[in-house]
Amino acid sequence: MARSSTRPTSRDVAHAAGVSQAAVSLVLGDKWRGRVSEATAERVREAARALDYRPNLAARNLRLGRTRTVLLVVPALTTEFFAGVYTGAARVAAQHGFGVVLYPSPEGIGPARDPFASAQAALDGVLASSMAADALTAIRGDRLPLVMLDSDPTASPGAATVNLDIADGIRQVTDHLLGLGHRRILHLAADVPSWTFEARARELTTRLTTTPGTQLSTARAPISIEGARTATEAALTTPGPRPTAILC
DNA sequence: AGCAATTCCCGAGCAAGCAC
DNA sequence: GTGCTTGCTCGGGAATTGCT
Repeated sequence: MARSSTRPTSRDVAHAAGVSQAAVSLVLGDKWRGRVSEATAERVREAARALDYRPNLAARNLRLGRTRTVLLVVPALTTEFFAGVYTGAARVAAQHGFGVVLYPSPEGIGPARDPFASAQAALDGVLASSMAADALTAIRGDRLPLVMLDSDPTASPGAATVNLDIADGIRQVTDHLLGLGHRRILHLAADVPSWTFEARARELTTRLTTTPGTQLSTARAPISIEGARTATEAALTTPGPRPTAILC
């Protein structure tokens, strides 16, 4: 081996197998069929096993100009929702040979700083949950592909968007409540300027104001049990007819 | 001595080309 | 045509060279 003090490289594997470094690259990259014999390929694999060879990712990234890494930007880690987003993203990414780096932006939903010296050099793409597209300018630049989850599709030019079917969800919820006879409904809304929350409130207002005899009130609270309890108590102790249903 | 410019190096992948 | 090698490439930092 050329440098016994460092981990083996593809050249070391090549030397051990009696082939060129290029042959090692072809075999271990599974691109050898038709260019390398089965016997030689097996010799290369055996040498790699014997040396406990693992590719140097830094060198691979340097050569290819790709890192097979995407950044998932979320505004906070305090909500379980984002844990689910990360788990799903990581699972699908792994199926495609990509890794996901989670970045809870210290700025919340505001303009996110680049967590690397140059994210464009370190990443192949950006996923963002519950952020605005223009808050990602510093990270994304004009080059990195961007997929937005839970974000206004009309304000994300050049980005793909994945959103919940909010209108249908609200339709099902309101149909259910109205079907049970409820007419005074309290919307316990998150005090966060998120596209999803705003779309939900808008859709709720639209549906209930077009249903005669209904009354919709809104209480805003931070996303926390304590905050929700305080806001709910305040709403329920307000003079006047109490709501018979709470939607949160 | 101090600075700028140039060369080398790292590891892996790929196109082109060689030997049979 | 098959099986394989050669030579080049990538970005950034270290080392070397050249010049004032």
